[in-house]
Amino acid sequence: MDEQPRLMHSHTGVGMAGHPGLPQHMQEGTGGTDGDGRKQDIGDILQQIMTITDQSLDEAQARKHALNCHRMKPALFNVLCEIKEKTVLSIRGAQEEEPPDPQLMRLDNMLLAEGVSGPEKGGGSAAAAAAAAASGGAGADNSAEHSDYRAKLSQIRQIYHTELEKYEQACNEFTTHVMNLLREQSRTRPISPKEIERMVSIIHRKFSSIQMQLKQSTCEAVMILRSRFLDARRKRRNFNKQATEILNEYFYSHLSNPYPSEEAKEELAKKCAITVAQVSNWFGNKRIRYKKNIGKFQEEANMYAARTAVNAANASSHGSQANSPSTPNSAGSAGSFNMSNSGDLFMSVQSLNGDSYQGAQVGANVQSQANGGWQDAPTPSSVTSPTEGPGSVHSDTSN
DNA sequence: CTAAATGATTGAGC
DNA sequence: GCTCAATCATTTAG
Repeated sequence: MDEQPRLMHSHTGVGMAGHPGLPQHMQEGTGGTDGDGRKQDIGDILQQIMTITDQSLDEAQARKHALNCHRMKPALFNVLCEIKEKTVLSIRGAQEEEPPDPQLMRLDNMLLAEGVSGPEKGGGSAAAAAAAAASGGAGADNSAEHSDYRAKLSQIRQIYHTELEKYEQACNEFTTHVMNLLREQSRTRPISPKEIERMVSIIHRKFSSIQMQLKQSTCEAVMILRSRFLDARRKRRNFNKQATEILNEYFYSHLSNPYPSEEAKEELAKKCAITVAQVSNWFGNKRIRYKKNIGKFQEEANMYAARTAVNAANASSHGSQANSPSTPNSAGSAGSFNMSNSGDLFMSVQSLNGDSYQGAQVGANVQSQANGGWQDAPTPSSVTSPTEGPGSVHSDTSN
């Protein structure tokens, strides 16, 4: 009995001498009746433990309780813990501390950069701005697209956070559950805190791999959204009416030389809330399409010419020399261009008055009198036969 | 749904 | 680097 306190307390002392992992009294083979009794006792206990699984639940429960209360239990338990710890440690040595997964880091970085995992608002708009910058857009015109993009992004973001929260909650729940289970079991089987810790880390690893999948699919969704957003921008979206009017006004009031200077392009771009490149595209398309089928555009030309004429008339009648915003050159110094501009106007207004003209004919008039050839080299015959140029030219609408 | 309209892209010429 | 010409891809009108 006098040994009992020593055994119960000295966890470290147990098994230090002689055979490791076995309490001293189990190694004292020389003991007398007392030693034999203890051996028998231990054998008995082990026997009970070994057979506990064969018993009914109630029986086992009772047995468990009895064993728990047994005086030898703490000592045995310590021994088992010690053995267990060694094996656990060896297991643990096998699995090294994993470094932070580079792929996970990449995903995290991307989610942060896209504003999905970052702070609430700033990230999203930053990403949108980045997307806008990447696409080289003017930013002002595609606010609708931006809001669309942002809405979708925040949708993704919301799903991501909901899922993440769910996973975290599930992880915590599961961890707590397992820990409780292990703690509960640690009363009957040797489970060291380290082992619990290890189990927790295993659970966390499992859940973080699930999280990684979530992050990955979120990243994919963002990529798809982004590419679609950028694609949509790159593809096409009709300019609004106002922008088209501004461009048309400039075009038809400069019919003789519809080549806006860089500054003019910039101004038009600003007015239409589009990019300079888009202005260039528009003029490129317009010139070519106008030239290909002047007749078709005649009505439009007359309309804009009339409008510009009215504007000019109003401006002059008011005495104020307010130049029409769409015709910055009209009051300028380039004499010849001014002359030709007036020619455009004059002819167009004329054709407007004589509305019974066939469009093509009027077009021919405008074209021929207003130097519609534009750039000298190409399309030499288009001036004289405005309906369809030389016979070789195929249909203008490429569908 | 189809055809026309239209913005963007591409390649050649200068 | 700009423009033209052809073409693509999408939107819009009927």
